[in-house]
Amino acid sequence: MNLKQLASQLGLSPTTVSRALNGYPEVNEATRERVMAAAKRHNYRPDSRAIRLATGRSMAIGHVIPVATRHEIVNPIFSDFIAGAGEVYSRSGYDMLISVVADEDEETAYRNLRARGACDGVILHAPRLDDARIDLLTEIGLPFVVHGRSTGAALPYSWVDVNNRRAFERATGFLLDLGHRRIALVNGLEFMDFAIRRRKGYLDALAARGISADPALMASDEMTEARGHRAGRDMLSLPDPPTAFVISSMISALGLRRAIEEQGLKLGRDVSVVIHDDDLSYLRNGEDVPIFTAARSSVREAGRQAAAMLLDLLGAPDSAPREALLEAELIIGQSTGPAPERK
Amino acid sequence: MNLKQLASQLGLSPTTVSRALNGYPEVNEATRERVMAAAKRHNYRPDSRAIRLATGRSMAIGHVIPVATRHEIVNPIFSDFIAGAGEVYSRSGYDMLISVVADEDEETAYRNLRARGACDGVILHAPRLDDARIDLLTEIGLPFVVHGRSTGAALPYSWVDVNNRRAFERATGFLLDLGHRRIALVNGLEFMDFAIRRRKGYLDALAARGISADPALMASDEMTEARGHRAGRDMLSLPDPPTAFVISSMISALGLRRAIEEQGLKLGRDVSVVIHDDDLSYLRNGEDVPIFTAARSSVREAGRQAAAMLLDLLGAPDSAPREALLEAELIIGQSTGPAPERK
DNA sequence: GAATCGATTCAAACCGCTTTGGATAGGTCA
DNA sequence: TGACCTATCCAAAGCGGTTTGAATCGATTC
Repeated sequence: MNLKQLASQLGLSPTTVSRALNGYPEVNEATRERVMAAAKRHNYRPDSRAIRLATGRSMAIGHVIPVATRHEIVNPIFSDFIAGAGEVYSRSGYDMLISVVADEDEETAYRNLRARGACDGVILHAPRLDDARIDLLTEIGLPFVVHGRSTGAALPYSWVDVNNRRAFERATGFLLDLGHRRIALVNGLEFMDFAIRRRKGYLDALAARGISADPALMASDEMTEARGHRAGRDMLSLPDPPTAFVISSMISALGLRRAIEEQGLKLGRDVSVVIHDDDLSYLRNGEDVPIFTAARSSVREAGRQAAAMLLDLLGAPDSAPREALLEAELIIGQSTGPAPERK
Repeated sequence: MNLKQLASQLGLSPTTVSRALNGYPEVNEATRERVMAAAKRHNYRPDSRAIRLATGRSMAIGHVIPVATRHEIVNPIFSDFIAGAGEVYSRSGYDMLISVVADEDEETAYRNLRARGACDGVILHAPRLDDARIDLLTEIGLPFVVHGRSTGAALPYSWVDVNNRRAFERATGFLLDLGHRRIALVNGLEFMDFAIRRRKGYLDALAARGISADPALMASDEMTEARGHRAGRDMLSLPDPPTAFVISSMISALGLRRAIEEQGLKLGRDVSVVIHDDDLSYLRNGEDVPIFTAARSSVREAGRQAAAMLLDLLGAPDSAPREALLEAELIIGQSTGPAPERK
């Protein structure tokens, strides 16, 4: 059932039916109701291909997911972010387009999306220091919102980000308050912008107490269970091991916990751990009582906000870039306690 | 730059240019090369909206992701499956469309995709016992491939699945060979088809040795860290606790490990654990040596195969349903060992 | 009673591509 | 030489909507 058929059924022109369905004012209320009823009866849904061509809009938002050709890792926060953003798109009649590409093809992917008119805008994921994609998207004129920020970017852009610096400053400060002095940082890869900010927060907190950072207590790696385990094992076997850790993800913290227990130490008593908790739906930090003390900020909510911001932006083409800074909350769990007595 | 402009630049008709670019035979080779060169020079990409309308195909595959309104959980295997399927789509010029909907709206979502002509086919995720979506998709004539199977489905359909029954039969058999007799099953929700099959494999293995299953050793729940922990804690505090576990996911196994260690027991010595390992990229089961002994089968590979199968099907409309059964391999890790001496 | 107006409705153009059904020209065959 | 191919190219008709510009008509105004 298409528009023409529906119109002739009703004895109306396609024009009028189209207008009735799209809420234009110049159509008689009685007619509109008749049209609406008929559309519902026949379960009519306008062909999105036709709408897209006619309006020149795609009613779709793109997400380019680069897959590193070497280690083939998919960002674990991806599914929750998508879930949040997807909710918003569905409500607004937008489709979500995912483009999985080898990471060296990312630029081409954006250019293609633009040239093909496949989507009206994109969300930029996992920004790095001085991220070249921001310039690219600006240049080709594809509207976008960044999930995160890019330190050093010359051009203004819209973003939604967690206050990573503050979160790690508070986490570190909390451990300092508990009397810890040997505090380790197990960070993500430090060409990622979020990791840079987290490191800064950690260093700021130490500096505020006049404690100098020990490079041996700072690791930067992929946030996997195995790498968390390795970092924990290595640091705990130092001559002067840390009594506390600040660690960038729930997943690597599971590895860290494994390392702690392998050493015969007890989490929360011998060694304290504060994690950054993205509140992933499939990896909750405990049910009622949190397992780990954490700086928590929902990735799904970030997805919602980024999506909503982008749709807003599309509605107001040449408005100024928008920004949203989310604060993480520090929640106390069972993985932290006062610093053990010095031996 | 659109087709008409490109054509007039070249002094050709849009017809010829279109045919040249799409590899039709009735165009002079010299002309074709001239067209190709010009297209490349101007970085011409045909507007996908126009192609879709003109051909009646969407060149897109849909994935409907239901989000349970209550617990808001996203399937953790989702991102890896998507990554695998997405690779295949990209290579074949297809787009991937993700539709995030409240689970009670799933049926409507499929009907909409069909009516709007938004995609040419869909992948059906997380099938259940006698899944109604199979009938729906068949009825509305939207081509699909199921990731998994649906016990009890009346109609034939195409699917890609892991041999879950066999995997769990082997896992259980392996533990029996090690002398374990009190073997627990920590399963996923048993209205999910995969969980039904895993349970059957577990029971088959026990039955083959004349061991009767103990209901107290069989749990069925969501596959989260917390639930894995709870199941482990409960069972280990039974008067006659299990000496081994077969458990449905890496994530819940992390919770189980936590429960084991809380009891002062050692994984692989006091308690053996075999997991089902979906080989998720962000949650690898160790690096070189597996942490857990596991039945491993890559979800990403399943994604690739399901996507390829669907594209095949679209190319051969009324062919018979296709099926692909993947075998999991049993890999030996550090979480299993001979049954401890009976006290 | 003619001109004007607001409320409705419609015919036709258009979005950018594909595809059908010729048209043209040069070569081949009897 | 005339009929018949073959190779190559093109005009025009869709695809299914939206949108522009105009038509219709009863009511209102002067």
